[in-house]
Amino acid sequence: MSPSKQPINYSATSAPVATNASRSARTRERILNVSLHLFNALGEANVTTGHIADELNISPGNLYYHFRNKDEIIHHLFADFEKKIDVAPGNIADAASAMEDLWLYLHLMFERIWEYRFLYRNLDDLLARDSKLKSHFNIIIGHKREAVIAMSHALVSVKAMRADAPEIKALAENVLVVSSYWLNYEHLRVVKTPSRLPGSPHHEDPEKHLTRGVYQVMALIAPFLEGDARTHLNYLKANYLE
Amino acid sequence: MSPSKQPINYSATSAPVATNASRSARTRERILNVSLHLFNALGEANVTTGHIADELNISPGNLYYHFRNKDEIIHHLFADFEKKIDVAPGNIADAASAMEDLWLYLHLMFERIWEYRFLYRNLDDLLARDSKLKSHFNIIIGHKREAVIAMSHALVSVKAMRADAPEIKALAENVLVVSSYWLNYEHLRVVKTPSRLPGSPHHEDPEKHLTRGVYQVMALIAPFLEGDARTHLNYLKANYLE
DNA sequence: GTCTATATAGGGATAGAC
DNA sequence: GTCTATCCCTATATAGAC
Repeated sequence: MSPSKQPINYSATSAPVATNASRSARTRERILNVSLHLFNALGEANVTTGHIADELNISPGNLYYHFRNKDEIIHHLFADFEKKIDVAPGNIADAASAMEDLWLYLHLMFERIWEYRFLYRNLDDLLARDSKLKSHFNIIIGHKREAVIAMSHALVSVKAMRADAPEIKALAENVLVVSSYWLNYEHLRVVKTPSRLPGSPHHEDPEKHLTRGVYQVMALIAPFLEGDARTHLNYLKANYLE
Repeated sequence: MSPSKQPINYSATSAPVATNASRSARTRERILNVSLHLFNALGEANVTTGHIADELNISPGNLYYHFRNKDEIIHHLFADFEKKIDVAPGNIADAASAMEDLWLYLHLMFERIWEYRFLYRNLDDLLARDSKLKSHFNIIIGHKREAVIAMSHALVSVKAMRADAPEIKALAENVLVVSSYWLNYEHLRVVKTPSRLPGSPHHEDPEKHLTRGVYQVMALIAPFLEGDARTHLNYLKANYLE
């Protein structure tokens, strides 16, 4: 609640130069960075422009000099997310390396979602408020769906997977649901730490959540696999069982 | 946006009696009913006590005579949900009837979640705001998890399913994720109807969403099934393919 | 670019008359 | 039980000085 006396350095650049122009650019960046942190930590709806300004020790007026309104901040953060999330998994070579690639790809996706997890926490309100965001998000989802379907068919064609088209379609939807909502689901269980020293960082241990998410998605795919792919996947999964 | 001139009759009782006592009880019920409708339609965060009072053509003061605050309304709705959702699936007899039972059980669950879907739309904020709600929700989830695990082991013991303990555990988590978030996920795609006549009911066609949800959950379970159970499940699924 | 001060609006909630 | 009137608080956003 009370603003930290020694705020965390949210600036992305490590060697700031003190010209006015660069200071402006830095403030703009700092607003985006601290907004992302606060949105993720507290939920976008619970973070006011005042909180953001407080955390940066700047005035609300200054914040509104850099951004017309709160939605514009969200828009910029979403655009960053969209750029980072839009990568496709590699093509299938052999079954074993396909599983390794898939594992790494999923981990990369979960890292991005974690980085912008505030978007997923109340997707519904966020997208309802802004139809542009909604259509962009649907495009992202569409790409992911196609990627899963293409990968599955590729695995089928090299006899690493056995599944017909309807099964693959249903699998793809389930992969998207679990990927999109796993972090939310895990968060339901988290009990809030009762007290925290001002200025101390949040201990969230993200890596654990990400790995569990990857594991759950792999568990969706595993039962359709055959031969080497299945063996190799089980090997990968075994390393991550608690 | 503009309040309907001929509001929908949200009262649960069909033959109201005009005594003061029963009128009070009816108003209380009507507040709960209209709150549920508005929360589901617009999202709890977007519905004010003023909206609720408007829709019922009562004063804000009157609303606050019946409920201390908005959270108390939410609490009552949650309690109703908790009562309705807490049923367990039947025991396993033979493989074929087990699939039928499972299908019906899932449909029942999705009906309840649909009825109180506002709870799931921003679960995170709702549970963060109120730790009592959070612990109750975790109890519900825990029961469901146990039910899925018990059912799976029962299916394994009658040779209708092949899966080891870690697979069953992962399956149970995925069943919960997909069940909890399927309606949210589908809603992401819905394009808002541009205009709606005041007072006209929302056309959401719930049945379609529920059936698709059940289908997706069955698709999670299907690859682990064997013999009659698998055959019968495929038969059930085939009837619901679009 | 940044600040202080302030306008504006909306929502939650209460007091007191009827 | 219900209404009207109102208070209070918080959040967004702007104006104008520095």
